[in-house]
Amino acid sequence: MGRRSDHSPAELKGLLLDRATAIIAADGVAALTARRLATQTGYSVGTVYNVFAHLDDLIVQVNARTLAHLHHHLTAAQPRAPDAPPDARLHALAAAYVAFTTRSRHLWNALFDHRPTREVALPPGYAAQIVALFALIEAPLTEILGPGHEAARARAARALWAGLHGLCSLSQTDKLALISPDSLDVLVASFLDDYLAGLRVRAATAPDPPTPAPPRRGSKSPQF
Amino acid sequence: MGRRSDHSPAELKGLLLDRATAIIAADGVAALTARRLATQTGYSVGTVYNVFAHLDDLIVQVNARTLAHLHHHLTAAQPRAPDAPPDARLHALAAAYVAFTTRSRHLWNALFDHRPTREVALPPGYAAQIVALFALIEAPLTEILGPGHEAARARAARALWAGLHGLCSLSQTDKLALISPDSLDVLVASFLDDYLAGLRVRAATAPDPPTPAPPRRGSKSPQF
DNA sequence: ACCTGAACACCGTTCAAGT
DNA sequence: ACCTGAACACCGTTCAAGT
Repeated sequence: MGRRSDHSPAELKGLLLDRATAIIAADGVAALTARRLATQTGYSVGTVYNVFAHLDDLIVQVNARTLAHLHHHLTAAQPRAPDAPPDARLHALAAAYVAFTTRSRHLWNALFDHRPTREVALPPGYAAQIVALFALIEAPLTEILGPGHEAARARAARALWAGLHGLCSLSQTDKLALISPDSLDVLVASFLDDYLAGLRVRAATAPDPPTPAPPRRGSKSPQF
Repeated sequence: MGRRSDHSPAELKGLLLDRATAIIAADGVAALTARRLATQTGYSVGTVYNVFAHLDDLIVQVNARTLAHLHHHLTAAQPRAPDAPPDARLHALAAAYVAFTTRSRHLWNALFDHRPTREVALPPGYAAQIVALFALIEAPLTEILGPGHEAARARAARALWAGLHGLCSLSQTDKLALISPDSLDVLVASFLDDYLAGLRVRAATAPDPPTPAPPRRGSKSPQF
């Protein structure tokens, strides 16, 4: 029956993304169906495919939003004192991450459940959002390891990220044989303490080249 | 047309499990379909449901086999010298685990992809198999931490397991932004070294009750 | 230009009917 | 006793047809 309502293209896309997010948050990514989404938004199946190439495309865009929420959540949980010790900041980040995985369980799972079968074009900024999450961890790590040590810092950030992910993900499906459910926080905190202690020992005993040769050409930061 | 072939019930179940394993190994768990499995085994859809309650039941039983294979693979990779240092044994375990996740990628993913929606009865021994995998990690940890320290050892085993899982799982979907694909081994080895160094430091500085009071009643081991 | 909904090729699961 | 396959209620995706 032609134009069903007065949604602009941008509004329609936002409406569909909002509704899709709500469905995933409520019932998990498996419950997100083109027909269900259409019904709940008052449009038809075809319209979903006018806006998104396929369901994977839709899910990836929901995930991009989730990453933004996660980043915001983690940033907000940082200690307000800018000179808080790095260990405290990392503990705050880890605790906030654990809280996010339990509070937004299904949305968080959607980030990792979906294996890219066909080539799903990641929305612009998706990779940058992941880098931004790593940056939250790397800042305190720089204080712990000192300047330089790029390689060690990069490895540590990945190990911490992966350890957190593994602990949260395995505990969700009881694969850690945890005694009490709330001991996840304890486990995460202890993992963090143990790992950081090891980092300090290893940084002291096997130092990387502490300050690499200063960049020769140009004066711009080579970060990007 | 009645009995289609001369398979005993046990043979039929084995045949279906073998075929299902092959399908998952080749194309991932999403490719495992009741109709496809029926076609490839020469039976009808209904027969699949005579043997398994539902697809989740089938998948869980494939997973139980995968756990057994994983355990065998890890055991075989242990250094032959029984007095090999614990760090070397843990490194061998970790390297074997990484190799398993890449060589049996799809089967390994099936272990974690499936969230238990309804209550899927785990096959007998499933939990025991997970405990057996933990035991492989805990033995060397006991040497590192010394006797006692049950709580610390349990936490360390879970942290190591989760860290390994997280590193392998995130690297599969490029979520670690790894530079070169084979640097996963390097990352895992360095994670292990850092974490173990921290464990030693923390065990020395904040000792648990080193030897808990010996069990009072009975003489049986209280392990189970 | 935008939206619809029938159509196609699939699913998981059930169960009356066959041998 | 074992096996079949039609049937039901769903899927993702496409696209001619409508307004």
